[in-house]
Amino acid sequence: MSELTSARVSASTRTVERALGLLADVAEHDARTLSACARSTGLAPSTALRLLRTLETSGFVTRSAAGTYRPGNRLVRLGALALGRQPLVDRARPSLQRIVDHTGESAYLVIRGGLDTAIYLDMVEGTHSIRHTSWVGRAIELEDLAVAGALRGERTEAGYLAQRDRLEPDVTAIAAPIRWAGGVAGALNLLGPTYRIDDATMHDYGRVVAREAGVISSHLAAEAGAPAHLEEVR
Amino acid sequence: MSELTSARVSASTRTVERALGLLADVAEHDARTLSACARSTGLAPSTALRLLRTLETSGFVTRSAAGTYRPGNRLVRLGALALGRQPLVDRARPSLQRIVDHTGESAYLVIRGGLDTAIYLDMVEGTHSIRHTSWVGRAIELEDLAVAGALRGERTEAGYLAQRDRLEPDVTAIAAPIRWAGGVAGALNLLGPTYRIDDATMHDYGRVVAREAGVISSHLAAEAGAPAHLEEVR
DNA sequence: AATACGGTTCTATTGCGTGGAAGCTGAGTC
DNA sequence: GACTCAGCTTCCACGCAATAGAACCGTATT
Repeated sequence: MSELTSARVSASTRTVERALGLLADVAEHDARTLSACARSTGLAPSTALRLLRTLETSGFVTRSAAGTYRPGNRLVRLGALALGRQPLVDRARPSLQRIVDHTGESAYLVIRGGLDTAIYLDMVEGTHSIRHTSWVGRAIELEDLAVAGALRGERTEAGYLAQRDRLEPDVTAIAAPIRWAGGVAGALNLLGPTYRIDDATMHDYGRVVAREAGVISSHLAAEAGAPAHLEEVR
Repeated sequence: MSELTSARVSASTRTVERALGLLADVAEHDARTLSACARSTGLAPSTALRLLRTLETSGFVTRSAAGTYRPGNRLVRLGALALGRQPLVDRARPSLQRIVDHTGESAYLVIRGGLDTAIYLDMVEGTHSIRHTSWVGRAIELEDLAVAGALRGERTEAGYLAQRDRLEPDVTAIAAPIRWAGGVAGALNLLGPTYRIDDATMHDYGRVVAREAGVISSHLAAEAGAPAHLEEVR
């Protein structure tokens, strides 16, 4: 029965899955070449070409004169639409900005992705010349990162979670959960070079991050309706 | 032979096109129901269901407990990625903010979409209680709108284009082109209710919009590299 | 010149996408 | 409760169209 179900479970069209895989591949690696797409998705070049052409005529990818593929206007548009439907982005922007104003480090808005992933949804870039570069759109495995704890709603009594050199060496992360109706809507996450953040400043920054996460939380609480991406909870 | 060529011309997989159509449909109308998707895309319900399931297992759409479809995490993620690759978004944000600070009206960043469409990429929302509501992600036909002229690089000697009650009644639009290397990278667009914008304020706002477009233009000129979505021009 | 590699076109094969039919559920109506 | 209707779902036989390999071309690389 196991194989029967596993065969049955598919309920999914191979062609479309492959095309979506290609779309993701192009979106993740800018200026991708056909053969690179074919290799990384495990498709025959001719198949990849045909599917990419389909994506191209549909406007989801563009092909430059050099022959490389990049995200197309249609994807950008749908992305803007989907992001516009994420109410957290608007709510969090001022807080991200205030964190940057206070700390000079890059500040991110993070939400849950699948089961064990987090998505970096938005950022305000830090002002130091050495700073964390953009991770917007990146998805990471949660594992036991600071931001993972925050997304699970954990907090120290200080209101934030911090971790040094965990995800990447020399990067210190400070995270705090954005709460909503008993659940967690997302998290704020500050990322900066470890050498610039000693224990005292870490605590200082942590309090700022925690405070801003609290600000957003109370905004959410004051509003009717649920953040779209939490709807399924009800 | 006519049917032979028309069959040949496709060079495009029907299945994928249909799936992408469904994806766009879901992204455009939030909380879409299966039958609505099937109807608006002209698919048999069973076909639409199977394709939507594929999109669902791939994470491009989510299905709520109520059975309605909405943009999934994967789409949000790819959207954030694609938008992050649009250098204009970062560059334009401060200008949009300054326009809103000065005018109180909603300000948009617009880029060319396909041949005759424009995409509302980003916005900063106005502060008046009656204001233009979000169009982020929306695509419009260019026709002879103010923003269309701006995207073609047209300018009056005052540096901006304005139009009353054209796209929608009671909406006044003020637009100015963001120039780059002899081409047009995009446009800034202010939208507000006509009753609040008489000729004098229109001119005042127009100067602000034109100035900010100029600021972005000179930033672009000062940088190496091209905005990604203009690459094909070279 | 020789080689290798990426891109493209073409085509026979058959895998699989398709849509109609038929159950199923739940909501609305009398 | 009985009836109806609409939306959702499953199933399946049919036949279209997606597939991958072979062959060809243009372009770097040595």
